[in-house]
Amino acid sequence: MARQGLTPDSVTVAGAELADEIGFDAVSPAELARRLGVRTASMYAHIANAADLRARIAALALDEMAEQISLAVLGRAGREALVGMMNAYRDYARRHPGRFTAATWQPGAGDQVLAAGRRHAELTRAVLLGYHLPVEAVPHATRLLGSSLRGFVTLEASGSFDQSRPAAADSWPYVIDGLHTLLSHWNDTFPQPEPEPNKK
Amino acid sequence: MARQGLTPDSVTVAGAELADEIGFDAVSPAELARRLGVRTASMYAHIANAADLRARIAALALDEMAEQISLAVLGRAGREALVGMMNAYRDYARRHPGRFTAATWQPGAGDQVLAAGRRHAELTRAVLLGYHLPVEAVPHATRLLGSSLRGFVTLEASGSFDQSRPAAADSWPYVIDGLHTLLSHWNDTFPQPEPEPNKK
DNA sequence: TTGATTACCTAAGCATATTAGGTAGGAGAT
DNA sequence: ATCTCCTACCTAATATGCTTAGGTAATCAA
Repeated sequence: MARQGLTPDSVTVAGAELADEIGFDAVSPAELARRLGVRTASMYAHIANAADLRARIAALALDEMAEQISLAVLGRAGREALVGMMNAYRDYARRHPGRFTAATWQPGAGDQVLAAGRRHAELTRAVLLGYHLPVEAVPHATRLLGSSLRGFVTLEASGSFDQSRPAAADSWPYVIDGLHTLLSHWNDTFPQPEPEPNKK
Repeated sequence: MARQGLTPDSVTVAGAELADEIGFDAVSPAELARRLGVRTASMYAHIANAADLRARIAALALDEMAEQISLAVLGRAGREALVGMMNAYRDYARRHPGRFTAATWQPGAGDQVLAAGRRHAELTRAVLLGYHLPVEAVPHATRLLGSSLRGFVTLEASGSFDQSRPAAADSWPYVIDGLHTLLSHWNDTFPQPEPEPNKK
């Protein structure tokens, strides 16, 4: 038997590809071993266990996403940066559904995942820079942006929008422009001093 | 051995409680049987298989959520209805993390889940009624609202906001008011005829 | 009490996760 | 070339989970 020459990294990449094909939840040491033409037990030379395999794929996906978003934001500012970031995020999810699921999966996030999470937060903050928000508003705007983005893309990917007309893609511009408008008029929407915008 | 008097419904309820305690992903026929003081094989008298158990819990959660949201929206309109709905959704997720995970879980949604999904869409449309949006805008607004809501609550529940200050709860009013503002000024943000608001 | 129903059980087959210890493929040194 | 070491991969074995088939006894209707 010729050796496959597997390494932790190559196994992780293969796992990511497998996730895109059969779904992240279906990825397991056994399934991946089958795919790689190797016995299940041999996987344990490269990964610690099933959870570790999944965590590695998640970290890989998070890094790839951050990379794509970086490229899309580079050299842009304001609305262009926002559009670039949002589209990069959505495109990645559409191109790599399994990896995207992995990236949005957290149960017991390790250091790798936490670091990638911070990188994403950094990118979002960079995009928001172009909207000149008051400093205290940045965390809130980051979360609002992140929530809408992740929510839409997750729902679209899971097929939740398939039941209704028009196509999900037609609603995407509304999400982008809605966010852009909100960020552009932040101070009008949320009056400055001690913002306690919600009563009841 | 005294009988437990289990039924498909009581098993589903027990499964939902278990999900809130140990996480939806950890719920299985074996684990639930342990909890109920019954042999694993005995579960198959009440459920078809593991996927069926999970689907039942998901349907239960979806129904409970719709119920809570109905109560929160009843007799209210406009901003009050929006706030009621969003808070009901978020509160349910915080009170029942396992059930919430189940409700946002879809892989191969059955009839039950699809019906519940429609009920949720109905409720959202009802809330949007108070904003007097142009008819063509309703699906888009529904998705925008749904995305932000689900995105924020999911991220909050998964602990993604725990790493940064201020507390996640402090950002919640911004999500509510941001959505409210957007819905209130829909026609300003998205000019009427043939809305093709996003270019590049 | 009898009879029927059915909630629960034991037994068994098969798949996966994981560990322990063996074997051989291939790179580098001699 | 051949020796040697490393290690990628293997076989074997245990534990556990999912699922089906076929019994047993608790409960209810008559």
